Amino acid sequence: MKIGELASATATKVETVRYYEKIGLLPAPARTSANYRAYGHDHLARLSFIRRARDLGFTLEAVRELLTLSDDKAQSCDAIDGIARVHLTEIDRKIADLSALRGELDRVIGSCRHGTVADCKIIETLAPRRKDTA
Amino acid sequence: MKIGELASATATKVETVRYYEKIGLLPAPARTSANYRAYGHDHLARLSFIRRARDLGFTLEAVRELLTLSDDKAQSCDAIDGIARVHLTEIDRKIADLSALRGELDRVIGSCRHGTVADCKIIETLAPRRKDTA
DNA sequence: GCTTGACCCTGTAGTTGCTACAGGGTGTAG
DNA sequence: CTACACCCTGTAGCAACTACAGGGTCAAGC
Repeated sequence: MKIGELASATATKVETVRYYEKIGLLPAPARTSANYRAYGHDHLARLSFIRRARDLGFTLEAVRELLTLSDDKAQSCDAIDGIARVHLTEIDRKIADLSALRGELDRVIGSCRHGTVADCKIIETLAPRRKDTA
Repeated sequence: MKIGELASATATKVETVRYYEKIGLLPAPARTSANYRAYGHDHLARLSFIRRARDLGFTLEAVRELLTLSDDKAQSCDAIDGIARVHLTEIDRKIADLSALRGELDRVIGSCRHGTVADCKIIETLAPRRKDTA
């Protein structure tokens, strides 16, 4: 299959497929006589894997590691489990951070009295300590 | 004050301060005879504002807009409120996305039976449809 | 048989928000 | 006077793509 077909089969942009090849995540495929990339099942499977992992928020480095690990079928699954768990912890931290931030922003917005900018509580909250300019 | 003092007063790195100047977020200050940047109260206030807004997750573009709006003291506060509300909506969306992703990842991890990679449910989940290679 | 348009190629530069040098100059304390 | 901390400019790097520019290829339709 050509790059465009592979791309649309995996909801990826053509440029991204080439990018994955450039960084060594997707092996370079054979070429047609017209120098077009010709992909097979393996490429489709591997790119599907990459995209799914990316959708789950794994970094490209993590994906690379998962791919390496998944190639050694006899090895224990624990390393893979470990990567996934570390990632889960990171997601939990991000959610916590965003929730805290949301609360604070909500408080800031709640203070808006819809007057002029001079009285704007949002601006005041963002720029504390304006008195020392006087 | 010198750039290092301004930076430590706002928990910013020196390079970041220069970066803000380069992109026009922080006005270029006067220089000493040794060509050192010399900052005053206004710079400190403005940089504090920028950092606080950044901490709340506003993009630099949003910060730029907030700064412009906050300069016109007679204007209505509603535009500022609007930017903050749009940002809040974005944060809510991110939290929802991350939570969905967390659930899915948790499910994937829960399927791990700690066997070999060949039987790994995590890898299987990530790479669906392996049967068509047979 | 020739044009049109969709696709493919390479290579480079842009995005966001910094951060990290390299390769210099300045100021001050001992 | 010699360290050393600080300052300067300019450029390149990070993640993970995305978007060109400037070409080549191929199938369909007239």
